[in-house]
Amino acid sequence: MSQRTVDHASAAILTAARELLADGGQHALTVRRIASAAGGSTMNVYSRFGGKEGVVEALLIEGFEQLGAAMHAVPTTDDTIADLEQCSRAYREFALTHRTHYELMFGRRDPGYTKSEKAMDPARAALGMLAARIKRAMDAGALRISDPHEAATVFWAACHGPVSLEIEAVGPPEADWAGVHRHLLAALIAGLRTASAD
Amino acid sequence: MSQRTVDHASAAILTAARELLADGGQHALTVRRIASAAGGSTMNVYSRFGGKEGVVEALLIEGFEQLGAAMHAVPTTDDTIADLEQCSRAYREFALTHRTHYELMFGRRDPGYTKSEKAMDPARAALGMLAARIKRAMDAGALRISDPHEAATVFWAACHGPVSLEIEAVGPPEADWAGVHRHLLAALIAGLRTASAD
DNA sequence: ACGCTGCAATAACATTGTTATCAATCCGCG
DNA sequence: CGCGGATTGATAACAATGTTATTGCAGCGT
Repeated sequence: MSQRTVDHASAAILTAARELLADGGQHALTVRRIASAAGGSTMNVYSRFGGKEGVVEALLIEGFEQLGAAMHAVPTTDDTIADLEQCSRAYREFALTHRTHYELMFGRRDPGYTKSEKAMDPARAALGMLAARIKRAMDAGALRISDPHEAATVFWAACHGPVSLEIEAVGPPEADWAGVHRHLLAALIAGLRTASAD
Repeated sequence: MSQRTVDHASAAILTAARELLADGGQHALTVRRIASAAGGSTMNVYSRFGGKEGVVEALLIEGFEQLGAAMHAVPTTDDTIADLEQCSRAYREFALTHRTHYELMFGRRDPGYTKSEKAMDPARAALGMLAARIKRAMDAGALRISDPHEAATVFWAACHGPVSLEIEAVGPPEADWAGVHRHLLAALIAGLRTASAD
């Protein structure tokens, strides 16, 4: 039973942390609250995750996996450009649906905590999937040929820019962020069609 | 002397906070450290700035003013498009030169701290200046006519996207972020030239 | 059955933001 | 010129945080 109990306790901690983050934002993620919500004690968090950062990293991995899955769920059709637009919409929708999670993934976590390589793996996978879709569009003649991986990074940055400003509430609140997102993506795709990338 | 002392003490606190932020990042900004570096005691921070958030807000205002000034310093020439590209380069340069400051401005500050309106004024001013430059390009026929203010927001988001990913170290570190920045801006401008914004 | 091992819960510690207490200093007025 | 009140700044106290140490308890082997 010990093994199942370990798994169960870890899962409880993780779901507690997930809910805490979703409900109260990043600053509600305290070790004591996580442990108490999970029904255990603070030591559980340290023995199983090595501290708060371990839990955060697990949530990070979850987040990037979900983000990748959301874009992966977009059906692949003959209209490769429309597929990309759908991906950008899925990106924005994920970010707005999981605002606090997105903040955790892309905002600064205070200490000198450098994201581990393992946490970046799902992010890389999502980027690779975007690159594949972009390559498809290039092969189909819908986009000008260039490095798909770099184009995917540009695509990601184009999605992240408006979403980040919207979530961090930097710009004027009355801004039409959906419109900004749409316009930037439209301009990017138009640019990728015609302009040289270099 | 009291008035001059007040000003001097406030300035000392601010410069101490500025250096602490620049050197040690956001988590080095503690009230005790600020006060001690400023030569006073913690109460100074509270009597003069109302707490840590007051200092942070002052730094925020400074940051947005500097960012606006950096883009404002770009000379206005006949090549309106090149001017915009220079602005985007100034944006990126400011962000990379003042990484921790940029994080503070655009990352999440943990508590429920909502940026005050006053802190957003310089940001709005910088946005307005961008809009004016974009309108100039539209009037000169270099860009397709659309709402300059919204186009400026899109421009800002296009600058923020790559810079934010680079600073937060989300993507692969080996990515050519300068290239990504350049490509996104080039594509955006190409899109603004030809594509309809809607 | 007894002792050992390992895990978990409680308590302790350092550091943070914040507030309260207290002393000193400075200004106004007699 | 001297003294009282108010303001200001420094020290100390408080709550909350991440982390570590200590303690107790359960289970298992011999």
